[in-house]
Amino acid sequence: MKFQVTHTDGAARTGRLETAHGVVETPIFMPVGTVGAVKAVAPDDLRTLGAQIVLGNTYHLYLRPGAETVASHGGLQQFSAWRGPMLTDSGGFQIYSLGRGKAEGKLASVSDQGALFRSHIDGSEHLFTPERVMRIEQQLGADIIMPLDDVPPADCHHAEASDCVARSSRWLEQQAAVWRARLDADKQALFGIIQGGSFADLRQQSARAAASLDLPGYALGGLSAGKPYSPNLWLTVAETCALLPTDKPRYLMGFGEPETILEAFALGVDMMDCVLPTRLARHGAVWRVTAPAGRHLTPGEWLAALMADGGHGWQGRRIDLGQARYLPENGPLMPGCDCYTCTTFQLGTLSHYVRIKEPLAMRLLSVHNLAVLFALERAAKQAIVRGQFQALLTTFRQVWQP
RNA sequence: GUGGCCUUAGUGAAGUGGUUAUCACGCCAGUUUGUGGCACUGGCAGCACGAGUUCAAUUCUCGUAGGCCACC
Repeated sequence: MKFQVTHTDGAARTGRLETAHGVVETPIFMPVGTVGAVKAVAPDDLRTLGAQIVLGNTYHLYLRPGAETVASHGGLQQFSAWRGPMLTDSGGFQIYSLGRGKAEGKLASVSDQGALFRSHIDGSEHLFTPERVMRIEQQLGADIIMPLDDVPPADCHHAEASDCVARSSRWLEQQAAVWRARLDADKQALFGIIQGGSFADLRQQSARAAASLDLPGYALGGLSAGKPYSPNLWLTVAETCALLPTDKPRYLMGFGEPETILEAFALGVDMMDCVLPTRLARHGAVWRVTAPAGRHLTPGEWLAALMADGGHGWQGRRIDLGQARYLPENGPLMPGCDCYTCTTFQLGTLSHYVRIKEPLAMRLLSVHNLAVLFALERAAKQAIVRGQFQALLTTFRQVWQP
């Protein structure tokens, strides 16, 4: 894998990431396809939307259908029919989501040896050691692989965060050694993950240890687990980015709301992922940015128009399409959006689909939410190239209601 | 016309002589962030009407209205 920064604008930057399955123009948002499919969204939809790279999850794919099965289908890219660049998460997040983050019914526990999972499918036990995770991810065949790390809740205390840093660093060293010993290491880029919660000293310690391994890329982990929006989240992100090499891609794990991708890009983050656009969509919620009444927009024009207006009279927020109030609406969900959903269906129809739990609603709303993020992503790239990123960020902050 | 059964939230149901009448859908508000596959948490809203028995009736009795079934 190769990466080079192509333009910078303040801390924000554009870049070019060459993987075994294609080129990725950063900064990017990556849709999450945990089990080998972005839930409710077909690969054709993703291509039409302009997605560049898709995530998969080692833990889930290992349990079903099994890494060997995926390998026998020609790897995750072929298996999922996406065929473009892919990244697999390691299962480290599941130490949090199935274990640490739960008060009862824990399905994961951690020791220095690795993570012990109890399958949520049949209750069987599975030990994920650093070495084993590397082998599974090799079989899955993604272009970028994440190491097993120990993820604490974002609001954990210093002592717990410190333990997680120590363990994650040790595991990362072991995994880097396994990865480096491979003949095909250049086909799968191993990223290092920085832990440390919101503690500057721990983040620094974690970043130093990871950077010393000279890996192809680095990720900021543990910031989306549990209570994500601490007041100094962006300070933590900025400080951590500053600790990382400038010539390697930076991946902020687990964030992806419209305003958060711009905030992160502004600080020098190159890659992000999040389940929210697709999860919210499956539950009937969409992101929508709307012009003042009477402002006519053609499909694909909304961001240009927003900037031209300086944001005056515009408004952006999340809405719940299941509400009865949307049934009479006969215009598009979001005027100015060029996604399939907005150019094809009336808002009232979409509301009806959500209300009757028509499966099609999951696809249509997922497509729209992803379209909003990708529109912002493209606008960000363009603004960075032109040296106008700050204006984009400032304007969007004005109109977006978190 | 006669007999039987029924009427509880907007809808469909459960239940009880005694604090705050249960459930589902509905409506409203919220949560979700490296996905435990279509979720979760709150709030709103009700005993058909009238009379009687009783310390106390949504619950028991009678009547009225409406509904369902059977028979003539």
